[in-house]
Amino acid sequence: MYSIGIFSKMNRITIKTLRYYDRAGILKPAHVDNKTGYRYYSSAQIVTLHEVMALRQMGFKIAEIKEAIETKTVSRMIEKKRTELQEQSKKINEKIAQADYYLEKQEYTPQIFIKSLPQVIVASTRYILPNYQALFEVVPKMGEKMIAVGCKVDPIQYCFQIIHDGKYKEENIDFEICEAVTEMKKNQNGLIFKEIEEVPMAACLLHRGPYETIGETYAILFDWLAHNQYELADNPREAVIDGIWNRNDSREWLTEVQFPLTKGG
Amino acid sequence: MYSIGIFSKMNRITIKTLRYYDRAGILKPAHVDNKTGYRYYSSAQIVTLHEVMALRQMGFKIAEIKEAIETKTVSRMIEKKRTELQEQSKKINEKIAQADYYLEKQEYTPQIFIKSLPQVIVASTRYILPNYQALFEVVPKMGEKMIAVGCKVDPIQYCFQIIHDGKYKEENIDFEICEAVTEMKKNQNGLIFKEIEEVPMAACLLHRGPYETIGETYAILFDWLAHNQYELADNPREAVIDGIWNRNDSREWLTEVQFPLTKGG
DNA sequence: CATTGACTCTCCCCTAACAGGAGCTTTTAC
DNA sequence: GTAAAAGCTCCTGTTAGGGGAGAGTCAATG
Repeated sequence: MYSIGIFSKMNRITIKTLRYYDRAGILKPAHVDNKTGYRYYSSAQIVTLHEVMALRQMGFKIAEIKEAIETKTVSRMIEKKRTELQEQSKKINEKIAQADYYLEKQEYTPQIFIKSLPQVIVASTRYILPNYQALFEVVPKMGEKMIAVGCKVDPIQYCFQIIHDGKYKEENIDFEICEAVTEMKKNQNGLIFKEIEEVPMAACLLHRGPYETIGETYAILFDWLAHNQYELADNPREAVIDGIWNRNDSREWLTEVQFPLTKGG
Repeated sequence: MYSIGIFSKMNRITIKTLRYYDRAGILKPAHVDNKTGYRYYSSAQIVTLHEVMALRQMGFKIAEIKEAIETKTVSRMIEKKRTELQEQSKKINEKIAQADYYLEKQEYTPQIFIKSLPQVIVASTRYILPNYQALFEVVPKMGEKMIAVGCKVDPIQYCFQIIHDGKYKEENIDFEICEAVTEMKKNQNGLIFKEIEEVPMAACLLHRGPYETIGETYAILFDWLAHNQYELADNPREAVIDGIWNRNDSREWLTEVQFPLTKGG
């Protein structure tokens, strides 16, 4: 029998850990003095400890070790753990790719982030417009139509254009203007109502300033795409945040460019 | 200005997280009503949030983000984070290698684990012995000599043989018998005192039973070595735990075979 | 104007796997 | 016999929030 201190030194594990494993039920001492509470370990505990530590070093959680030992499904759980580890490995590699990207482009601070886009019901219209400027005529008209048919704008305030060309263009742009609303209606008055599905991943980058310079933001996102294993899953969107209606100075306008993604090879 | 609920939906982040970032000081709302405590966010906060989330998705901790932003050393911190991430990646790959190893060898439950071996002062003797059996003569004699010179055995109870052949042999084995003691003494009476350095990593596997079958344990460890990127850094040790002096039944003897390691290519 | 339902607030407890430390008891060594 | 060393339990802290209670606030409706 070994006292906890000797046992901890023999196995190069802390006393705290041994007590924790006792409480957790994965390594009970062979004997506990029921007057003093002192723990005493036998050689048999060394064997158990080896098993526990071997699993720990494969990345098993304490609860998983307990389950593996109690249900005797060690190898099945190792398979499961292997899958988990591979996912973790992938995620870390993605992070490294991000870091590499920003290290290469020293000029800008990291601002691209991946988020999901909500499922929404929208009122929409679609036009091929000569340029971005033309939006300032079309969008207010669409607003009037929406009022006319009694639409209620969703408080989420998600108003965006889908760029059906799939890339940045300066002329003859195929815009679908969408505005999140609270409920579906019949198509009328030129408005088309539809449900837009959730996008699980989209790379998002804010564009500050007028539309004239939005091409730069697209360029950054396409460049970013080329440096990652993501691929464009759908047409880009431009989510409108601040614009002419609430900011006089066009340098304060704010648009979020959103690239729906899938994981590529 | 956006209420916390709208802001959270716009950015697809939970209210809890926003409140946490407020407390953590990395994303303060533009305005807090000092009567009701309600948080209100402006468009400028969206920009900050993008920066925060971009760093978060690279694996930055909240405190690191705070530091990066406050000290304006973002790119230096990305470099540091990249190094960290690569270490994490290595560790995960090692775990995957372990899992693969055990999945291939379905017959035994995981029991090999890597630990450090302590720095110790030992009394030692070295002999080329005809076989393992001969240890049972030599070791007790060494014990007598130690008593004769007034050695105190270290309570850590680390008594082991170094196998200077570097591999398992059945005959003419080059043993160095070491016993941890509390203090250095002059070499005398055939005993050599030395300080043995700490070994940062050693693969350890318990051998149960008499020495006749210890070759199997060596075989497992060498096989394990071949499946990993570790390399043998020094001669193997056999740490004696239970033996003839406290167990009559040789099937209950317990020896830990320890392979000092370095990380190979 | 009152009500109702949605929204928001703070506060408290929970996570995993221990580490650090306080305050107390027990063992061990001289 | 005494003192040091070792052991015990209990409490707190770690990360990045999640879940929920109980209370206050806001906006729309009747």
